[in-house]
Amino acid sequence: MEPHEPDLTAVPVTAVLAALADDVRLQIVRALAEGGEAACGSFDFGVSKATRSHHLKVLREAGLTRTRAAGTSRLVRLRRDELDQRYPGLLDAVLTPRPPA
Amino acid sequence: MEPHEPDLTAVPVTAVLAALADDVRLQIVRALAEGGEAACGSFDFGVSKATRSHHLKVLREAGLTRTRAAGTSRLVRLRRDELDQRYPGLLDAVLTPRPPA
DNA sequence: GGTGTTGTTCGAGAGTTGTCGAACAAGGGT
DNA sequence: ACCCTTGTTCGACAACTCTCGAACAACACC
Repeated sequence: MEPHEPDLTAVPVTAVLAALADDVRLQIVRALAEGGEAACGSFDFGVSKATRSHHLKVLREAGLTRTRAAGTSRLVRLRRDELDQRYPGLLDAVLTPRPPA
Repeated sequence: MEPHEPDLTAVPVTAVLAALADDVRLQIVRALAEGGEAACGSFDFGVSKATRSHHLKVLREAGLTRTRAAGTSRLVRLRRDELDQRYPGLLDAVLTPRPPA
């Protein structure tokens, strides 16, 4: 079961947007944008590990993250450079905290 | 049944992203970004008028568009300025045509 | 008033998605 | 070898979404 990390040119923009259009996944992406590489287990946002694994898979298959094994853990990181190159401004616009008013 | 066009501060970013994460809706938004105000009926992207009406409702309720009546038609326009202010770079990133490679 | 155009709303159906617990797989430690 | 930790995968279930045709509403025009 290889990671299946697609080339960004092969991912439709709607798939990228759909991947970001979920609260849990957006929190994961925010954490990755701030903290760099992180283990899957470090994202405890009130969902089970099965659900977390599901969300990380969605992010990976939408081209947003890369995953590599490290012992019993898996380290996930954001494909920031590639994304900024293909969708300049998107991550910034989405990750910047919004003033509530 | 008033239009229900929310204040942008009341719409979670995930709702905006979800609204954009559909092919038909993205085509509508692209058309609006290029052509300015347009009647609902001008968006013929191979879906029935019921489906079109549904998508326009999703866009409106996500804060992406405003609608006003004009005779028997309804004119739709993109809330470009507001969106650019709250999510700078988002629309540009999403609407710019992507090189396939 | 009647007719036609333009949209919306109402089910309904098929498909997708988010969530979970349980079972499984792969490593590390003792 | 054994166990514990870390993740993935497998159903399953509820909720949502996209789609449609049909019925309805609003307006213009003859």
